[in-house]
Amino acid sequence: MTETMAEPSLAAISAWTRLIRAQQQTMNAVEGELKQAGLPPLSWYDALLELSRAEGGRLRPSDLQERLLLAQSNVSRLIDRLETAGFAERCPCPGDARGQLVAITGDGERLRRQMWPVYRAAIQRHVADRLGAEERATALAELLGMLIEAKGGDRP
Amino acid sequence: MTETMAEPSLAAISAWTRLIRAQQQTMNAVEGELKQAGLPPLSWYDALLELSRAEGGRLRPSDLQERLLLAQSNVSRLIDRLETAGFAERCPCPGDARGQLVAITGDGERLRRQMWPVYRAAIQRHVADRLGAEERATALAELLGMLIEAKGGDRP
DNA sequence: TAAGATTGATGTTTCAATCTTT
DNA sequence: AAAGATTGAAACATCAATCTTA
Repeated sequence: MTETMAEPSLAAISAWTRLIRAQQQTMNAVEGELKQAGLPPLSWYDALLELSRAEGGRLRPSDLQERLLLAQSNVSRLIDRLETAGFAERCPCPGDARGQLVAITGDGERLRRQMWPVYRAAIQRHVADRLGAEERATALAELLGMLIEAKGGDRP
Repeated sequence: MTETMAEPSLAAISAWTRLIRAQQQTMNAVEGELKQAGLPPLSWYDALLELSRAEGGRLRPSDLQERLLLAQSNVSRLIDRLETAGFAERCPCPGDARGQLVAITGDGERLRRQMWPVYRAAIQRHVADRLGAEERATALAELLGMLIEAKGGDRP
């Protein structure tokens, strides 16, 4: 008995290639606007937001890792950079001496708030405006949701 | 007169975050399957495909750059790697001695053909299967198209 | 001077190995 | 041994400077 494997339709292939390209282009555009405003990259914002939302403004690296979908070593080095820049700091973790706690600093929170308007405007320009009617954004979000392994929320 | 800038709706923000996440997850999954099959990364496939489709199997680096949406230096180094691995080669460009021509080799074409079934199966598994009905793939491709600055086709 | 392309320096990501505590 | 986290080395990306020919 031969195993047969369905082939992706042209529509599926088109969805795939456009997913890659749309992400590439919008990401480049948004990162470009941040840079042009003299602000750090989106990955910093993402990390700062997760810390900011967390209880007490602190998370363990492994929790940050889950939320950001980054490799462990990657998170470790992102924290390094944030810490060097003064936007986060590591503290010992009470109750589990293996672990660390990463806390957002006052400067970190200020930076996050400063980045958001620029980020928001970029989303408006490169996503919302292009899609036009809001129903299309809703439909797109719905379809993209089907590609995602259930995880976390939707806040930018 | 104050300039007002529309804010992105929740739907638009959700579309944005899911675009990033869906790309990240499907890309990781697809790259993972290639690696697991002992094959090189998708960027190699992309370049080999463009060369393969081109007249005479050859393109100038700047044309490759346009099609792949990569930075110039990035393309230059991708060609380096392909050339080192024997899948492409540089030759002088007749008629414009500043330029180069990059040609896919026999091994390069064989590699491309070997990668496609693995790549195709990954698209099926991580995109087509998840979307289910083909109309959804069509709808997704349509919406993503609105985010893309008109460029090139849809072949993977 | 501008176009086509490469290179050096620097920063980031990735992989495997390591270190510490449970 | 396994969990939490970091580190060294190598691959890759990015930015500005460079080189060559048009």
